[in-house]
Amino acid sequence: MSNDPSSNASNPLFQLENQLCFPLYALSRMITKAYQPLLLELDLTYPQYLVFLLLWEHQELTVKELGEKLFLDSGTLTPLLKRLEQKQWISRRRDPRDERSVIIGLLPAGQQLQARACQIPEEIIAKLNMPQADFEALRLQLNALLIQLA
Amino acid sequence: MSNDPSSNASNPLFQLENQLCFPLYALSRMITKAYQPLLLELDLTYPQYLVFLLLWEHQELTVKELGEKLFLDSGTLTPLLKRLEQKQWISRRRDPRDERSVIIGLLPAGQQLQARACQIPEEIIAKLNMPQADFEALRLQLNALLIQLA
DNA sequence: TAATGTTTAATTGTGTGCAATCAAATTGAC
DNA sequence: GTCAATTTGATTGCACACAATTAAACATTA
Repeated sequence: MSNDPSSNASNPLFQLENQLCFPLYALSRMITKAYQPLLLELDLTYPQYLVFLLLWEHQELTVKELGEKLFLDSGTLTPLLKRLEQKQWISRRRDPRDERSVIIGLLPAGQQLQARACQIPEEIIAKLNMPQADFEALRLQLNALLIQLA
Repeated sequence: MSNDPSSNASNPLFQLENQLCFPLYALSRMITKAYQPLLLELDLTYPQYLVFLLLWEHQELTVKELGEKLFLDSGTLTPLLKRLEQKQWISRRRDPRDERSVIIGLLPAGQQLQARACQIPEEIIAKLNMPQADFEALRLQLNALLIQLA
């Protein structure tokens, strides 16, 4: 009854499994959820964790640089960074050489978070339980696509 | 100066490019953004579009079934579905045989949306500009991982 | 049938994402 | 130097996501 031949319901391109976007969307949320219990111990959300990965590596970055690396704009980053500033984990100050820029720096408490976070990557890999080769192959493909589309 | 040997900043597992989660997270948002201008013409968001993909195929689904297929809970779906109901695109009614369930059905305007949406899959593939073989390979890998983790 | 437990949506609260707009600072052409 | 254009963050408003709680309906079992 529901198979009206004039409808595109049976168009295979319309089925979730045949799209690239849906598994990407669903997997992204599932993996973020896999991080959640580990990050809860650090009182961090997943996007906040990404900001710290960058700050632990670079010590200081402007909002613009964070946005470029994470593909996020200031409408997302500003409130997120203000929450981290309130916890005294990061500092926010204008660049004296260009007052339009805001430099984000690590405060001691934020620096110390790293010690507690350092096991997370291994724990996630263990949790996902993927063969190392599959993990690597997928990672390379996704990174290549990311760079191509960026 | 920033290379304190006691820090894990140089731990390669801590770098964005070496993680699986980050490209997944960034790609998911980038591809959703690629849909946005196409969906704007239909006055749909990306998650709303996913709901319609399922409804066009199945005509009727409960909130629970939608949630299982999309990996979303009622806290996300209920307000989304109420917005679609307000536009008279879908109907929401209790299942008389089990009053706990809410059945989501297509209204005529929602059914007709499909005609305008049917070119979207092809347009997205064209927009992403990926070789068909790469697209297929990645799709299969992501779906396999999704099923494994679900 | 009465008590208990389970299933299902809805609600509430917090935190992203992102488009659109605004405002301040800087840069460039003249 | 001055005006216009550009850069950069901040703000606002809307729509997810999701944890946690609540409430109603159903199922089970004594």
